[in-house]
Amino acid sequence: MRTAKLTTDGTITLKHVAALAGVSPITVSRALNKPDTVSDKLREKIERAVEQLGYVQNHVAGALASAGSNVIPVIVPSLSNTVFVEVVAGIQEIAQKTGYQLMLGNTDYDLDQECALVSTFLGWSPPGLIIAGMKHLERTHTLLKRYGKPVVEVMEYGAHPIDMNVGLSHYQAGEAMAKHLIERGYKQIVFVGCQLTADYRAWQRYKGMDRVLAKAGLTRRPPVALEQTSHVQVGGPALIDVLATQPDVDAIFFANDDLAVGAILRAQRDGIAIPGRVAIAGFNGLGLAELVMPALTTIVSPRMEIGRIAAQQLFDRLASRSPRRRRVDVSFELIARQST
Amino acid sequence: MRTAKLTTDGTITLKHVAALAGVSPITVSRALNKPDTVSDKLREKIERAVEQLGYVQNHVAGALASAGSNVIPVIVPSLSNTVFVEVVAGIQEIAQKTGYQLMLGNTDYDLDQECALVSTFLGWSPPGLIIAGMKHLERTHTLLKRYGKPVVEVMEYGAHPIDMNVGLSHYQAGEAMAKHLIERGYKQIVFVGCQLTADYRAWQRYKGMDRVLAKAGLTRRPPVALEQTSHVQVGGPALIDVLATQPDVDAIFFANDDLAVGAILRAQRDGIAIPGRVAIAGFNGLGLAELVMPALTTIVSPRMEIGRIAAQQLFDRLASRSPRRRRVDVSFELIARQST
DNA sequence: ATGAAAGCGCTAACAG
DNA sequence: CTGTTAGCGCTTTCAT
Repeated sequence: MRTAKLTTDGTITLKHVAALAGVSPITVSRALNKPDTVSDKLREKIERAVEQLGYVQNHVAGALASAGSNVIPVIVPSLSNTVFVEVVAGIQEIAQKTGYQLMLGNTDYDLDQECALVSTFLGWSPPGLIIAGMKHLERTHTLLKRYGKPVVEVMEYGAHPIDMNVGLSHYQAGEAMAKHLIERGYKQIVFVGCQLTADYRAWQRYKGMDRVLAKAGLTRRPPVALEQTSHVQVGGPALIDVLATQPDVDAIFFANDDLAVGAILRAQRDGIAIPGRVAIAGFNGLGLAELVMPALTTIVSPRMEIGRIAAQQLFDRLASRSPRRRRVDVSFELIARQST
Repeated sequence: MRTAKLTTDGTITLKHVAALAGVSPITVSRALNKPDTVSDKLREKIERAVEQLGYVQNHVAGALASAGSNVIPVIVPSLSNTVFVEVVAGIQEIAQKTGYQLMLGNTDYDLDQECALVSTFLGWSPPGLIIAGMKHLERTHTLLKRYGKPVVEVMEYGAHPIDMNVGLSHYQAGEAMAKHLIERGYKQIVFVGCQLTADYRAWQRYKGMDRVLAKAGLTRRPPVALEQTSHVQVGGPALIDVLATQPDVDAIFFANDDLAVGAILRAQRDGIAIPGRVAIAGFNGLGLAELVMPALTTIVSPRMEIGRIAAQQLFDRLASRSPRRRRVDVSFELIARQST
């Protein structure tokens, strides 16, 4: 009732502003959207009218009439994982500065859900879209291709982006860590991660590691794939479990720093020598990694930077400046500390 | 050029689907939005047409015609702070399940920015809105009131919500921690936080603590307000600094667990006895808090739950079920561990 | 620099 | 259960 009344007669539209200012609606529209195309006198009058009526622009109508909005969908697989949040934060930073809004979608690592989200989001006539990952359903691909506007795939760096791509090679990251561990003399290396089927980037790191192990002629162990969602709490029990079931293991490459930090903290508590009894490595480069004892060897990925670059690429294209490069490998840095 | 072409003639609309299915556009609309109001036969035919043409609903047009969208704006002061992200995740969980989309805004702890965001977001005719905090500009208040649809203010629990409110009293949380510290015999207690002017909830915790200190006749110290953004990295240096400049301090109440964990990790490294030399307490109840040594005394706030409840309240109202309560105090739990 | 007319794609309201 | 008519509030032409 109340809402109905509001939308029926309470709403203040361009017309009302126009009437009060004594101009035509289109002039008000211009004054609001392209201020310099309207004379100072009228603009001031209009601004006063807007203020007086408390007019709020209806972006829905605007988007329909101009067949485009300033809302950028951002699709990520999870919000419980810091990593994606940081990417979103990076995008946000640039987007908000440039006057764009973000619409947030969460796939829960489910490609069908992802496809549904893409479809819904495209219905909002966004000027572009940012999506985590390069592995999508065929249908998602088709939707995005046909859509024909800038799309940035982030997190991974891969060969055949739909449009633009900003990320790093997780496969190479895995290789790098394996090489590092081998250099330090470890021979019985195992990969531990959570939900490895869904989190295929972690899987890629495993594969990278596995390849190096194979080439070096070292024991190739199947990855330890935990069912739970990745949490700092999970690392400790995982460490204990690996040590019990595979006592000959001398190094663990955890899928991420949360797990690795959890393991180190537990080792400390239980008096397990790191790296004496077993070496521990992580991935991400969280701030925490350098604070624990021993400090954690890890691979730093520039998450927020990925977000910033992705957004920048997108906006460059929207401003019809062509982006620097269609594909950006932000790379990574292995930081060797005391835990290995 | 390419995009222009796409939007000019490449776009597939309801009409096209209707034509192909041999029905009127409104029937297609109904088949898509209220499937049970259309006969099975037609619905199937329509679905096939949709599939065949790869039709994507235009939500902008839908929202304009029906004067309402299913996009819920969520406004938070920061994305770098886990706490808000968890609330957003909670909201997301419920929203996505219910078929709503989130539009994310970040105020950077700036009330003017907040007002601008509210104004923009209202232009998208959202059915409701969720915003962190209860401290807004007068103008923001007016906008939200006049808007007349469900609004949920989250994080704090306060006396005069615009509409609905889900959160906890940070003042009481501060009191609780002060009482705990006093009970354990600490007498020289100081509060340490980052950006205390912007993060007024942390300030409220300080005030709560200060009040209890005053009542107990203990030394009241000004809070240590650090300039940097709150990070686990900041905790260590802060600890060292406090110990150097206020050597008589015997307990530190950090504004959050990140800082407190950073301090504990540093203490461990430097051989500072916790709680022997100084006791340390935090706020939030991060998973990490129980893993460090000594385990951290902290106050657990149900962040994700706040998000879930807020979303639930909102959707209850949208379904014209009136929400259970207009104001929900989710409360908090003090967990005393070894660090105090 | 300003205005008039037309329509974006969809759905509310009513009719059948 | 299905269709017709009208219009959401704005912006895009195209004039002036």
